Amino acid sequence: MTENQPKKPSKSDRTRAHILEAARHLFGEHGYDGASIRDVAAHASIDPAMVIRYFRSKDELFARAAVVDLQLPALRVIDRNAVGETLIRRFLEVWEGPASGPGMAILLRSSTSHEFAAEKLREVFANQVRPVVAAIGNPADAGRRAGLVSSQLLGLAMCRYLLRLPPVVALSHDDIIQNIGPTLQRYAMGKDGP
Amino acid sequence: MTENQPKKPSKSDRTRAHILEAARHLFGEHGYDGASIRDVAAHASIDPAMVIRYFRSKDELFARAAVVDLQLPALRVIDRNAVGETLIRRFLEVWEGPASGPGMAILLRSSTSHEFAAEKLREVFANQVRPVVAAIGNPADAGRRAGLVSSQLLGLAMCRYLLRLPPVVALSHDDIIQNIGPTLQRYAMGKDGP
DNA sequence: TCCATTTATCAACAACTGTTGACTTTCTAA
DNA sequence: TTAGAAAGTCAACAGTTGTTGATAAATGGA
Repeated sequence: MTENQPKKPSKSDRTRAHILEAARHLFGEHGYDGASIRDVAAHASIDPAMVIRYFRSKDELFARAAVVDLQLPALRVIDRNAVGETLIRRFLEVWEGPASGPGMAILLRSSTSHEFAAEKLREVFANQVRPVVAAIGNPADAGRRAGLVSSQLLGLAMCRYLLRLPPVVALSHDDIIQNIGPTLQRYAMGKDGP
Repeated sequence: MTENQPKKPSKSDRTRAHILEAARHLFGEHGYDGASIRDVAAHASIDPAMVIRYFRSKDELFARAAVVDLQLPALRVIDRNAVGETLIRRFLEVWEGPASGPGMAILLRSSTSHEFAAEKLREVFANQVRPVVAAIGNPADAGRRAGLVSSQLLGLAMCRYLLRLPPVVALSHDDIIQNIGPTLQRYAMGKDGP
């Protein structure tokens, strides 16, 4: 009953979008605690009260801002030898591509001190990463393999985008693909030895 | 002039230690923003004013609490084929052993939203991880190799100890050593192919 | 014992936080 | 044009934060 709105380019929707955009930017840059409602309002050139009026609370605003869709490709159909390369290429698109927003940065940056963000990030793992990895190899192993894959990818994201560790920032895309790719390949396929 | 105090088991030193212990525990569990001075004082069964009296400010308290000494072994002397295993074993000691405190947890948890903690963590990388990796392989490569090693280790720490991703928490020490070890070996030695 | 230094407590400050209600402006439809 | 809803502004609330100064209790050597 609240879902069908075929035509509505209304004025308010634009400011609502402005607020959400400012919130995503600031949450992604400074985390949940570091970005106040007043900061968001200032970035959206609007009164702080409007932020609450459009989104009921800061928690709800964060919940709307912390939406992530990794759009991982189905690994079943591609070459089994290119699993690692496929994953790391998609990773770079998610974090550096123009299409994907700062969703992952929002979650990762806030997850260390905000339990809701941590739970959301665990859900991304369970609903988006795990199934993709489970599609290859034996399903009983899926959690372990997906966990290993995530440990490498989240670590790379931490070092390169949040912590900004100079040597990791300096890595070229090719460097990353050639070094991290084989690791992901081994983790995702579940092989122990070299 | 302020360094030589041969005998001083004074009463105040004990409460100072209590405060620091409480601070390390709470900073490691909730991060810089999530742990207030009043929380620290309550955990140390003392008045909040005492926390400021002993350490001049919250920032200084955090600086005292966020001290990390990884005590990594010199990789030059050990078997070059066991570099990865040596690193991951030391990692497990640092994070789960009884001797090492929550130092790394403090830094990692706060680094996402507290610039000082991020800088401290980068210093740990530059002063403790990088030199150890530089001791093997050619030095020109050291930053890149140490960066790759750190990306895997920090990612594992994130998933297992901060985010507490269930499949990563469930990994046994042997599982971790057998899977992460070879990755670190490859990163640290600077080999591309399998 | 007594006095001086250390150790600890208390109340309060200013700044910031999320959130709210009353009010004013702007837009839209009859 | 005008009534009414929508959109936005303002000031203030209650709570928490780091920090400080005055004051009380405890300690320890003479």
